[in-house]
Amino acid sequence: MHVFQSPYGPIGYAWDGRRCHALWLGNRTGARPPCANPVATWLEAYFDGETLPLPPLAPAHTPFQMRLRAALLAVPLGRTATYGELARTLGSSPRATGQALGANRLPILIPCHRIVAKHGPGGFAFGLAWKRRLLQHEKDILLR
DNA sequence: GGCTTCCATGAGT
DNA sequence: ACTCATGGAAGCC
Repeated sequence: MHVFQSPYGPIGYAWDGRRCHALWLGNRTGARPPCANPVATWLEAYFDGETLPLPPLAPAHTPFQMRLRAALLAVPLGRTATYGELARTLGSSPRATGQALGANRLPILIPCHRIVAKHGPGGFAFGLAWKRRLLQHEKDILLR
């Protein structure tokens, strides 16, 4: 487990030397100091407003999660989609999609924060404050 | 228009 | 069986 100090607070992640298995927002015990690895490199670029190819990630657990990942990665930086839209492209239902998003172990890397409810912000596993900051950050990037 | 209910829905546990 | 990070319709003011 490692920690990356983002402008919005610490971000922890599990990097085993080959792949990233999980990433979480906020503090968590047992984390080691930062070290150089593809995840840290990617995060640093992201918060600088740059986009790099994704680091190697642990595979999704279910076929649906794999399709969900692909659909999420198709949403461009700074843009949002609704649960309903995403559900339609997946042939699923909005509610099931929301639950699957909450099970995403790799937030930011897999941009689940770009999915919002039709009339509101929707939810976010690590708190809406993070979601708002991430979306604002991406909006700022587009303006530069 | 802005509420408030109700319920179909599908993935995960 | 039960839980949802929803959406939509229907009813009401």
